[in-house]
Amino acid sequence: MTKAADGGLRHRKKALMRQQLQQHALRLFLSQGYEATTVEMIATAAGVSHMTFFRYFPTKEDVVLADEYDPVLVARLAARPPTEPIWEKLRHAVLEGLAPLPAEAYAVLLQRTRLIFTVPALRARQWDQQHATEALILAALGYPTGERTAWVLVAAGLATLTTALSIWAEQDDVSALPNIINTAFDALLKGRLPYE
Amino acid sequence: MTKAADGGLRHRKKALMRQQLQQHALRLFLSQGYEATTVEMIATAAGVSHMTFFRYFPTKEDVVLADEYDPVLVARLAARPPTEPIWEKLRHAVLEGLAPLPAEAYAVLLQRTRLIFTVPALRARQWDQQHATEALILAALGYPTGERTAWVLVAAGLATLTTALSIWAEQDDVSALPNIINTAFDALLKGRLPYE
DNA sequence: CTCATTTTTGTTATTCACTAACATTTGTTA
DNA sequence: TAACAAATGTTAGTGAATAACAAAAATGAG
Repeated sequence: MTKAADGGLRHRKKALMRQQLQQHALRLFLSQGYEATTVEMIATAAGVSHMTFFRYFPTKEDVVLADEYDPVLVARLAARPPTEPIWEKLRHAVLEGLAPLPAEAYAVLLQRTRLIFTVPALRARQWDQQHATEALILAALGYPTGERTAWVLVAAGLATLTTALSIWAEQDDVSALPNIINTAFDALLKGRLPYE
Repeated sequence: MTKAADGGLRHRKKALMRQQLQQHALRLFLSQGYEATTVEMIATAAGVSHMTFFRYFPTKEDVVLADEYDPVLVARLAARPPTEPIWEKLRHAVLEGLAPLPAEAYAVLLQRTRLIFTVPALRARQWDQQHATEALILAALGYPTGERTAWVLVAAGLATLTTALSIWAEQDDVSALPNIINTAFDALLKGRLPYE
């Protein structure tokens, strides 16, 4: 039987290669621009052929967009008190997921976020990914897919979150993200501009 | 002086060609699928070369996504009573823009909407376009770009609208759109799931 | 350790979206 | 009808993505 546990050499090499590709890609994108960097260049920088690149990432975009935050968010959401309103669940789940990150991670995340919001191809794919998470979140909250009211609320909540990210990307305080998120959700809850 | 008014033969031919390209594209996409249809095929069907296609539409996606609804929406938004809350302005501006459309237009719009939500490349670009309209809407409402509270509210409102479109695309009543939009905005205004 | 098996990688060729340069046709104006 | 401007065709090229097959590396068994 062929069953190399997680510690197998193969597994380690794969994880390493994936990381290498991502790091070289990000470095090249930031220094020369996204379009000016070909997949060939990234692969060569990582010491492999372009085919290997595409075996790790289905598209050039995915090398930037691949992230591991969704499962964390889902777990946190499910752990929130059931009576809490959706938007509060979302707000706090995100903040809780962000809190344990080391300061350095924020800097990288900000760089990545700026890149994504700057490059049209990345931006478009990012929106699409985000809407794909809607289904995940609805499931995590225990709503059947198709529950329209909950769907609308989750979509609005996610839009708020993205707007917060967008605002974060446009200013220079790396540590401002939690505050921005809170302000954004406060605005959503008031929701009555111009009056009141 | 070269000044062929709107009625010039050139203008008419250009408008016609644009329409031809869009119609053939939509027809081919619906019958054979989006990816299975090449730009070459569309161009040939319209009796031109692929270069001409790209002179009318910058990308293959744009031949589906190009629409003329944004200016209408902006005009309606600006005409709403200033004291009305943002989400109500948005809801009614959209409904007013939709009302004068002939029944046939709805059928076409539904087809197009389904295509967009089905094809990943179109979906992604659509989200991106939508977020681009945020700026337009903010301007139409008289908020300076960067007004964060209004930004959040507009983003949430647009997300609601898109969710309504998504729901519309997944059912079979062509005439249900206004009702779905109303229900979606009602949900947004309640915004307090699970309790209250 | 060695050999057969499985997984991963490289090579090569191909498709398709999209761009650039230049020649050609077609509408417009005098 | 001649001169000009705008739209189109032709051709060649780049780069992302896929497919098919050959080569190399890791794994497990004996």
